[in-house]
Parts: sequence; structure tokens; C-alpha cells
Amino acid sequence: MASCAAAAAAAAADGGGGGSVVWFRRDLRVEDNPALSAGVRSGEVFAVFVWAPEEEGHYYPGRVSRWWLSQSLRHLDSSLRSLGTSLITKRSLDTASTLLHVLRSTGASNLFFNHLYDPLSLVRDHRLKELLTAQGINVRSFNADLLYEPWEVNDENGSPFATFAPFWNKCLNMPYDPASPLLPPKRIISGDASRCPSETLVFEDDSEKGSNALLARAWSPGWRNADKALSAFISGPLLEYSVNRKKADGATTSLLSPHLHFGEVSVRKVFHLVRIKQLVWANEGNKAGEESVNLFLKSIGLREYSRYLSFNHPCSHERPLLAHLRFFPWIIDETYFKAWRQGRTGYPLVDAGMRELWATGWLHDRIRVVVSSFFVKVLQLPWRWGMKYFWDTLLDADLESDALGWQYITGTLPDGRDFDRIDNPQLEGYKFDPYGEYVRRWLPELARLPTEWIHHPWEAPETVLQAAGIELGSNYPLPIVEISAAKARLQEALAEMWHLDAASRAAMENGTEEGLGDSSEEPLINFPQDIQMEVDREPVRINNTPSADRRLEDQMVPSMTASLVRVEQTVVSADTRNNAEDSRGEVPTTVDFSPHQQGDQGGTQAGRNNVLRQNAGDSTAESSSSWTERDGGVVPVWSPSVSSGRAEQFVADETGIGSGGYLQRHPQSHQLMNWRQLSPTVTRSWEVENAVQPNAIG
DNA sequence: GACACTTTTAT
DNA sequence: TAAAAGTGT
Repeated sequence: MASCAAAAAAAAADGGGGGSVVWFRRDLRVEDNPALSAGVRSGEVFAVFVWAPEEEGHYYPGRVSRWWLSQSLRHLDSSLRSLGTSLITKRSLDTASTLLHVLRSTGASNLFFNHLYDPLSLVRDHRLKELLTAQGINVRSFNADLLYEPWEVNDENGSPFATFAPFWNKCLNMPYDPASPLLPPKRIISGDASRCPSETLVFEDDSEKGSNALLARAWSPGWRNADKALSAFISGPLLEYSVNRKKADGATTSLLSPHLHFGEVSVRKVFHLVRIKQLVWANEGNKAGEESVNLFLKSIGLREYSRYLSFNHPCSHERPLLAHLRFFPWIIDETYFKAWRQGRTGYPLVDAGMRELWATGWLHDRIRVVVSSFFVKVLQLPWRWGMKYFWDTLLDADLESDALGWQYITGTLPDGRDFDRIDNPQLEGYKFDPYGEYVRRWLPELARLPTEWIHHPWEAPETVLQAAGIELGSNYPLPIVEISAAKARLQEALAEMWHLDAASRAAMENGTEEGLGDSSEEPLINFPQDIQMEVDREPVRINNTPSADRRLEDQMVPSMTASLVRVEQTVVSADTRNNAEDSRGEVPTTVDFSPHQQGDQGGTQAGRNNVLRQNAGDSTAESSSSWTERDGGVVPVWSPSVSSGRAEQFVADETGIGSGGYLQRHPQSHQLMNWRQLSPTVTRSWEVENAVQPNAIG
């Protein structure tokens, strides 16, 4: 592949070669966009966006997410026009062939794009790269989404970290800084796209227009707006970020997450600007400001970590990373699920959160934790359903971040939360919303209830309820499950889980389950069909008129079809055996590489100089994976399994980790999934390193 | 500075 | 819950 890199460098240098297609995805900005810069450097540019949502399978973007995307694309197009070109949009069922078509019809010979790390993109991009390279196209890809590429951050043995804290610590102490942000191009030489006309993309149907119109009042997509939001945050709420972190409303946060998801703002720019501010505050002896920056950067770090996790464990959006959880007896209850979605659980903080989510597509991080923890531990619904609902409703829906969040809540990360501790929404209510303002804003039916009872109306005296106009069970529900009952039920469920886990283990040792066969796999509980949104007849209105709650109740509450709840052990798309049309690859295997110290040679990309080699000879490989050196960076390329089934893919490594808490009682079960997929070298060093988990679940 | 005590926070 | 970080003696 070295010759390829050399060719690319040559093309970049002589500025010719028939022009470049710059393929935009979730990097909808002209500033600090390495793929765009590469295109500009090499000559004529064709900027392209391909809309192929069917390729996303279950993860077809939700309504609000599509709305954001449409706005952001419009914004990008206008920026590109002011620079001398425009955005070519294409509707497609198959991105690779559409891109090939674009390349052919424009006569371009280069394809440049920026990396994505979700499991679908990893596989698709790899295939695409192979396909187009075979067609003689010069394909190059770049890091535009992360401070450091996942494969750059390793422990002293060269193995990936399995917990967040040391990962982030390493990121903050890397021997080289994240690349400095690139300036936007001054001008773009547009290629002649007359033979490659844009197609009109439709992102919303008529029924969605009303609700979407309302979103525009609260949000301004687009990279310039993202930039403004960043400046506003840094000069405003950032200073008090640490102090305000307990507040449930959004005014104190950065509100950057949807901008970041669509790549409207570069994390590297965020990082650099925030660090500069931190230095200023540090010089002034402003401890609070310094602390706030650390805390804010940590949330940036979690975003980085979500990509890291997805890269190292590409199943993390659908499978628990710790093996034992596959035996948890989830409660398959559509009524619970619906009550949660509608914000009618009887716990005001949870309900307020769910109504805010539905009405606005956004939730404070704290409240996300509250509602998802309630979902998993009190209702004991399968976490993937909750994650899917978030996917459908969040403006900043992000597969990697959401998978990290839900796995953390579910306790299936080595450093996740204890599964056996239930958070009490009443106590959390008084913690995050001490005066009940948040609850009153989103639950108008409770607006007149005094603060003393606002987070536990079921205990309020009848006279108080009457005075507040509340009739429990009628205009506001009684608790759907009592916390004490939930605790008892959770204990039972966990006992059952450990029992099944132990049984499976014993069976395996006896060789009963030959070759770690199918029965060792977690039964994947499928989504209750894809959650169907009922048609919104009217825009959401949140106000304090008496009819407001009623409207909330019948509008747009997503519903699901009962008959489609499936509990059988259907293999979803993780199965790559014979599922050609939906073959999301799951497994990077045999990643074998020897990263050299990245000397910064004045270039903007880290990752120059890496020496890579392909490890082709590993017989345990289920899918081919190789590392390709390309100009300006290292690109991991994966392809899905062709040969064996997926049984092996999910076998936990024999290495137990963790200590403390319930895991100490079941130490043998606490194993990380997926390590098998790493190269023998990596796995071996992992085994050596495994004992040290200072912050294990306790 | 050493200690007991309380408060905070957890990816 | 339990470890860390504050607070007061």
C-alpha cells in the first residue's frame, strides 16, 4: 500500500489527477476538515453527500435527527457555494456504487473522506475502499472526529484500555498534542458537475413538518452556528460548569452534542480553545474555572471513549461487554415500555425527563442517567430497547455514545455502575431539582403541588392533592412499580442470572456445549419491531393551559405493535454467516500493528510514520482485517466474517477482571467480551495486565 | 501534620 | 457502597 500512499502524495503535490470527490458524512463543516483540505490541495473538488439511510438497518435516523441533518446540509451547501462550489446530493440504496457512479460521471480520480467509528461505517467504509481502489480510484481517509485515533491510545503493553479513567488519563498525557485545527479553505476550485446532477433529498414527511418547525426555535444547526455555540459556551457557562453540574436544565451545559455528532464543530478545536481558556484561568489562580474545564473535557473524553469502545468492541451497541449479562431475565413488557416513553411512570423526575425528551429531542446528561437507570433497574426492560428509543428521539442520537451510556448504566462495562443498586428517583429529584421547577415545567398536571411533595406525590395527603387538582391514578399515575418491590425483584433476577451463568459455565467445562456453541450466546431480544411513531397531528406544545397535558398524552407518543414483540433468540444482523443483505460486520480481528512514536513533522495529521503490517496468517481470524498505510494517516480496514459463525465472536476471554461489590461474589463471571478478536499478541499482553482495575465495580 | 468526621461522586 | 476529597479538631 506504500505505493498507493506515494501516488496520493504525488497527486496532492502536482494538483492534477482529474479532481477529487470529497465525501461528506458526519463532518459537515469546512473548517478543520482534513478530507476537504486534501481535496482542495489536489485541485478540482466535487463535494458529495450520499443519503442511504436504509444501509443503517435498525438505526435509520429518527425524525429529529433527520431534521438536523437536513438543516446542516443546507448550511454546508451555502458555505461551499460562497467558497466556489456546491454540495452534490445523492439518494442511494448502496453508497459504494453511488460513489463509484459519481466518480465515473465526474471523471474524478480521488476519493477523500473522514473516518467514522460506528460498526456499520467501519465495515461499509472498508468494503468501499477495497472496491474503489480495485477500480483504480485513489482513496484516502482521515481523522476528523477524534483527538486521537483509537489505535493510537494504548497502555504500556500496547493493549487497549478497558476502563475509562486510564484511557482518558493517557489521552491527556500523550507525548504529542492532538492535531491543530485546520483553517477553512479560502476558495475551492469546483469541478464540472454538469454530468452528475444533485438529487433532491427528502428528510421529513408531511406529518413531521409541524413538529420539526418547532425545533428550529430552539436549535440552529450548521457549522457556523456550532462555532457560535462553542464561543458562547466558552465565554459563558464554561466557568460555572462544575458548580452547575447538578442542575437538570440545559442552560448550564454546552449544548454542543448535536453539533458534535454531525461534525459541525471539530473536537480538536473545542479541545484547543477550552485548554487555552484553562491556561488563562490557571494563571489567574481561578481554581473553579480550571476545575470546570477538567470536567467539561472529561465529557469530551467520554465521547472519545465511546468511539474507542466501538472500535475495539464493534458489538457494543447490541451486546453487553461483560458476558454474564446475557443471562439477565429481562422483563418483556410493552405496557411498561409505553408508560416510560409517555412519561407516565408515576415518578415525577423520570416522567418530566421523558416528556422533555419527546418534546425537544434533548435531555440533560443527568436526566439521561435517571431515566435510563429507571428503565433498566426498576422496570427491568431490555436496555437495547431503551437505547433504540433514545436513538429515535434524541437530537444528538449517536450510536457510540448511546451504547456507552446504556452499557454503563446496565453495569456491563468493567467500570460501569453496580447493577444491584437502584437509584431512587425521589431522592434524585430533590438532588437535581430541589425546588421542583423542572418537574413543574414538564408535568403541568403537577404544577400546583408544593415542593415538599413534588417528587413523591403518592405520599402527599389527600387534602394537598385536592388543592393541587391532582387525582392520582387519574390525571397523574401512581408509581408503576414501587421501589422496594423493584429492589426485591431485581435481586431475584440477578440471582437467576448468576445461576444460569454458572450453569452455562459448568456445562461448558464438561464439554457439553461443544466448541462454545450457540447456546452460550445471549439471546438477543429484538427491538419491538422498529418503534413506530404515531403521526404527530400538531406541534408539541408545552404550556400551562389545562389542556396541555391532554394534548401531550395523545400526540405523537410512539407506539409499538404488540404482536411484533419478539423474544425468541433470533439472530439479528450480528450474524454474518448468511445474511448478505444486512451484513454489518462485527469483528475486527487480528489487528496487529506496531505503532511507532508519532513524530510531528509539522504536518497536521498524527499517525504519520506508523509502521503497519498485515497479519494474515492467524488461523483464528474470522474476518480479515488489515492496516493500511496511507498518506497522512493510518487507516484500519475491516471486513466482516466470511467463514465461521459468530459463536466465537462473543466468547469471553478466559481472563476475569474486576473486584468488589457483587462481582466479587461472582468473580468468574466478570469477563470482558470480544477480546478474542484481538490479535494473539494483544490478547496476551492483556492477560498479563488484567489484574489491575483500581476502579472496578464495587 | 495526624486524626476523625462528613460530603461527594462515580462512565 | 466505598473511595476520595473536604472539614474541623
